[in-house]
Amino acid sequence: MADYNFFDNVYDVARQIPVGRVTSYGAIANYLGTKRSSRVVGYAMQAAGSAYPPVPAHRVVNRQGLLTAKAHFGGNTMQQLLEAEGVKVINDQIQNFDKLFWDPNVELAL
DNA sequence: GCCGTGACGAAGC
DNA sequence: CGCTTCGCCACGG
Repeated sequence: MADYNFFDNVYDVARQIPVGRVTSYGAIANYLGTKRSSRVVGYAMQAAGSAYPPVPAHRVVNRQGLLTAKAHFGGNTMQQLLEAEGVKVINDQIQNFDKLFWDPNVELAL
C-alpha cells in the first residue's frame, strides 16, 4: 500500500484550495476522516514549508478564520498573501470567512 | 524510550 | 459564559 502519511494527505488537500478561498485545519482533518487530528494538520503545515510542491499554508486558518499561523510565517506575511489573493483580513481575522470558507468535504465530495 | 509541546477543535465543568 | 481537559499524531529534547 501507498506510503501516504497524514502529512502527505494534508498537503494534497491544501494544494487544492482555490485562490481567494480559505479552509480550516479541522475541515482538512475531517475530510481525511480524522477530524480530531486537527492539531496534526497544523503540525503538517509546519512541515509544509519543506514540502514540494509548496503548500499554500496561508490559505489554511483555524475554525474562527483567525490567522493563528501568521506568527509562524513571520510578521504579517500571511495576511499580505491572503490580501494579495483578494481575501480581506482585519486584525488577523478573515472577513466573510463563512463565504470564503472552502470545505473539502463539500467541494471535493462531488 | 519517555515526556512535553504544538499552526486545532469540541466537549466538559 | 469562560476556562480547562481530552483527543489525535508526530517530533524534539
